[in-house]
Amino acid sequence: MAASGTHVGMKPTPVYQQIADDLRRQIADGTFPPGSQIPTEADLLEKYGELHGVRSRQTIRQGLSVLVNAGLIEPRRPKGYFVIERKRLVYRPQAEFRQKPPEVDIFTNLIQEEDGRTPTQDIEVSIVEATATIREHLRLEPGELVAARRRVRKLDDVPYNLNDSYVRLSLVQGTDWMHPGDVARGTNAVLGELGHELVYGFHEFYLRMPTPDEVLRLSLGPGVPVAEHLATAFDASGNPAQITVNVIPGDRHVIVFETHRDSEANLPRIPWGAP
Amino acid sequence: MAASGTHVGMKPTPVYQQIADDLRRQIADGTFPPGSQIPTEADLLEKYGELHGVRSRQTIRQGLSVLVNAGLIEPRRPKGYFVIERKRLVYRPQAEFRQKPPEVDIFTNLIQEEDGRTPTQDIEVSIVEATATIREHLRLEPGELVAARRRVRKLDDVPYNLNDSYVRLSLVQGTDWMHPGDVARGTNAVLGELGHELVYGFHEFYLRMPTPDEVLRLSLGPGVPVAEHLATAFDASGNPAQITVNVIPGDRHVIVFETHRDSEANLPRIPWGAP
DNA sequence: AAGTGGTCTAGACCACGCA
DNA sequence: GCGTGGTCTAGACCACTTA
Repeated sequence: MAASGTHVGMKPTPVYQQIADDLRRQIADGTFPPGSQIPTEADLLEKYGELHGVRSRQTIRQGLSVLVNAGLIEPRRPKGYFVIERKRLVYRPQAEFRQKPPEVDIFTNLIQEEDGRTPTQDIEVSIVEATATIREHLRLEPGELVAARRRVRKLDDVPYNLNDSYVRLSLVQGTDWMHPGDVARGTNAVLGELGHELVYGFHEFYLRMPTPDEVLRLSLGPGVPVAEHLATAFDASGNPAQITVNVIPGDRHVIVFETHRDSEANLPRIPWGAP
Repeated sequence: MAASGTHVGMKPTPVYQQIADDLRRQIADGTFPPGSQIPTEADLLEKYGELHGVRSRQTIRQGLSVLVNAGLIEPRRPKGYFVIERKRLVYRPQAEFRQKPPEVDIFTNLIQEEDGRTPTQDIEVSIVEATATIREHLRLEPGELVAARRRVRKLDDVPYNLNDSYVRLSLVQGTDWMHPGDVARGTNAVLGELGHELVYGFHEFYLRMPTPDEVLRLSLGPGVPVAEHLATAFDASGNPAQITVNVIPGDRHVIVFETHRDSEANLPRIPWGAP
C-alpha cells in the first residue's frame, strides 16, 4: 500500500514529494496566499493518511521541509506553517559609485519605498590582512595590509545587507576614510581628495546559499539565497583603489541597474579567482 | 545522555547541527577539498556514535541534509557524498543590448573560458497571452497578445540558462523575429529595422530558489539558487519594446557588468509588480 | 494548559549503480 | 552481489509560545 505513482512500472513519486507538490501548487494558485497559514502537521497527517496511507509524521515533515528549503513557507511555533511574504528593497550597484552625496545617502538611496522606516548603519573600521580575493582584486603585494570598513546596514534595526570596503592601508592611514562613523562628505570623496577619484566600477555577483555566520548577522530564514556583490572601483589611472564586498539577502532586495547602447560592453577579462 | 551543548543552562546545539557544523568546517579548511568524498553515513554514524552518542542514522542524515541544502555537498549513489565543485561562466547583462553582432554571439560572448565546449540553443517561438509581469513591463493593454521567443542555451548539450523574450505581437508578426531558429543578423537588429532600435536597458535581478520546472529544465542540484533577470529594452522614443526573462543558475554563472562615473545613476522608479 | 513544531530512536525495505 | 543512499514507520520526549 501507499506510494501511488503515476503509472505502473514507472518510478513512483515519493509520497513526501507528492505532498510538497500538492502544497506548492496550492500556494501558487492562491489557495494559500502569502502570509496565510497552511494546515498543521497533524492536519496533513490526517489528510494524507486517508489519501496515500501516510502513517508517520516524519513523512509529512519531509514534505514540508522541501518547501521550507525552497523559501516558500516557514514554521512559526506554536501556530503552524505560514506562506512567506516578501517585501524587497531596490539595490542599486550604480549608486555605490557616486562621489558627491553623503555616504549615508547611498544606503538611503537604495530604499525605493519611503515607508517610514529609518535606515541606520553599524560601522566598524579595522586593519586586516587581505584575503586572496581582495589581494587579487586590488593587485596587492603578498602580505600587504588593507584597511577595512565594515558596515551592517539596517532598517528599523533589522539588518538588510552587509557592506565591507577595503583599500590599501598605505593609501588611507590617518585619513577620514578610517573614521569609525559616518563621514559627512562620503568616503569615496576622501579617496578623491587623496588623488584617487573613482571613475570606473567593475561588478561581480556570485549567487549562493548563505554561511551560518551570514544567517546570524542578517537573520536569514531557511531557503534564502544571497548575492555576494564584489564592486571594484578604479581611479583615473586605471588602478584598482577600493573593493567593496556586499552580501545581499535575496528575500529583501531586487538588484537594479541600467545600460545604454553607447556604453558598449567591453569588459576586462577576470584576472582573478572567484571567492 | 547525548546532546552536549556549550554551557549548562544554555540551549544546546542539536546534534545534527553539530555534525553539519563539523563537516562544514572541514570543507572550509580544506580537509575535504572540492570534488572529494566525505565519510559515508555509516562512517559518520560510527564516529558520532562515539563522540555524541548518536544512535540513529536519521540524525546523521539530518545533518548531511543541512549541507546538501546549502549547496555544499551532493550524494552520488552508491559512492557516498561529495564536496561540490563549481565552474562558472561569465554572464553579462550588457551583452544583451548589442545590435550588431549575430545573436548567437551574445551567448558565445558569455563564455569567458574557451574550453572547447560548444554552445547551442534550442529555440521555440509562440504566441501567448502576456503574464502580469510582462504586461506591466511592456505597458500592454489588457488582453493584448505577445510573441514569445524562448531559448534554452546549452554548452555541450548541458543547459546553462533559460532566455525568453517577449514583444508585442503586432510589432513583429510576420517578421524574422518570429523565425524559430537562429537569425543571422540578430533579432535585436530586426527590431531596429522595424523602427525600434534598442537604446536603453533596464535590468532587474530577483534571487530565489528554483521552481521544480526549472530544476528539471536546467538539471539543478539541491541548494542551487537562481537569479531571475528581467531585461527591459526601450527604443529611442522611450517606449518598452522588448522584455527578456532570463533564469540564471547560481552555480554556473558569475554575473558581471561595469559602471562609469559619468553614467550617473538616475533610474526610473519601478512602476510594476515583481514576479 | 494545550498544541505546535523540533529532535531523536531503532528499526525496516527498497532502488540504484558499480564491480 | 554488495554497499550506498532513499524512503518510511511508530513511537518518544522536549521546548516554545500563546491563550
